[in-house]
Amino acid sequence: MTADPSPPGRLPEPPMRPTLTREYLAAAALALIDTHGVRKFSMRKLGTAVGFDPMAVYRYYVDQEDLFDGVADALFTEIDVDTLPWDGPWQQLARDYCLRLRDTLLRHPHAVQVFATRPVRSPASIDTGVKMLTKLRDAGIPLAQALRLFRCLREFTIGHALAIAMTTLGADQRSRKPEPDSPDYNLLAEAADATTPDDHFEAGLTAILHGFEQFAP
Amino acid sequence: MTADPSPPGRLPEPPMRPTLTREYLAAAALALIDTHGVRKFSMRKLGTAVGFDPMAVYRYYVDQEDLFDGVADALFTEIDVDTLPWDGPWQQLARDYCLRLRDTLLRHPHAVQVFATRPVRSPASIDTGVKMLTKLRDAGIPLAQALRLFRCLREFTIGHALAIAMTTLGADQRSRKPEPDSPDYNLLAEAADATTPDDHFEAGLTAILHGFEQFAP
DNA sequence: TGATCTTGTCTACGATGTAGACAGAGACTA
DNA sequence: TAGTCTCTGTCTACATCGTAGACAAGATCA
Repeated sequence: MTADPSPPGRLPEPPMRPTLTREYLAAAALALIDTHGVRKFSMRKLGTAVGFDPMAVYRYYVDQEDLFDGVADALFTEIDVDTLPWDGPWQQLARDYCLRLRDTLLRHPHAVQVFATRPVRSPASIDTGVKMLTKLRDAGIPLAQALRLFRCLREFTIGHALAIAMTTLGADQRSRKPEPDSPDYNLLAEAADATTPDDHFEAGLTAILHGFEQFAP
Repeated sequence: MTADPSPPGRLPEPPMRPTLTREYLAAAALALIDTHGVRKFSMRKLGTAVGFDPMAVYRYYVDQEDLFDGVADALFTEIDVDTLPWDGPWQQLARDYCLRLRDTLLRHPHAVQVFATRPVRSPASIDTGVKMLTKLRDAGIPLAQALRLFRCLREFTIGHALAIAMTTLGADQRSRKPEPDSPDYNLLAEAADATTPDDHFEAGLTAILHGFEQFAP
């Protein structure tokens, strides 16, 4: 095996490597977190994973905190809020928003906590908030109530996604659900057998939406 | 300044130092997290903070993960579920449980994420779950619906506490709310002025409880 | 008494977050 | 065109971290 031959006078295809950008790094960080978990993630591994110097990341993010903000942004972008049914009834819009948010987060169980543990501050998510509030206000809901509804939905959805993600990730680790004939079989286990881990989400959503319907005559 | 003199024949009061226990270490860890944040916490600092060898903690907890489970347990204990109104109507019980949980978590803003990012597995919290389900079932709610309600409430409450904690902690850092006469003053800011950061919690709770009332005839 | 267990100490290793100096390439300016 | 500046990636360095493992002194038990 000799060095790969190339026509004389023409340089061989240089190995393509992407220019680093904040977005690319955030996406790569998300991928890394997806496969190995946040706990195993490190700034150096990210730099190495994208084929650069371990320290290269610091040219684009001042901090790990800063980078994680970027990861949260990437997750928010993945929700693709633009394709939500903005022209339909507000109930449908709000419900779909929550379902999308949940599905997106659950596609990245290891990253849910990164998203959940920082305040909303990206322009994209603020824009979405404004759009949603506008929609709700135009439907006749007083502005203050609209914000309350929005907050309830977001907190419930994120809390739900976090709980599901943590449960599925920690499942193989410790405590197993007791079998029906075991002495430890309690009400909780019995109830768990009569539900799925997430079929309460729809019920909760409906309840919250219904609770605020009194404000939209 | 000479060595401290003490009556001959009697040993000087030895500096009292507590025997280490899992509970004591968990409480100390919680205190450290409260004052400096999870990010700054370390196993070694905990050992040092309680006046022992930096490595001493590993005699009681195999892992940082394990220790954080302990911290979550300590938080759950602080809820003091035994003094909840177990004999009153289920709505009152469920509501009070959520309020207690929220208040407890918000007393430890830095630790909320430790609690929120692990599945429920402590015997104490399972017992509480069983007690709560029993209560709901005895009130006539079908078991499966009772579990759904319980999950909705827990996820909403934890999601809420997490959101509030993250917002108050990140508040002084970056983005400030735009002033009413600034060009950036948008619907969101206007709505935020008409609410408090947490007055939607009661509304959400009520909505969820009301949504499940159909099952308790 | 001697053996074993418990509990705290100490050392050691590889990894981590981050600061700061450095270097090459391209863009801009005189 | 020569010189300078800026942008981006590289490299070294440092304090700290999580954790493994050997060790030792006291408590417990035979």
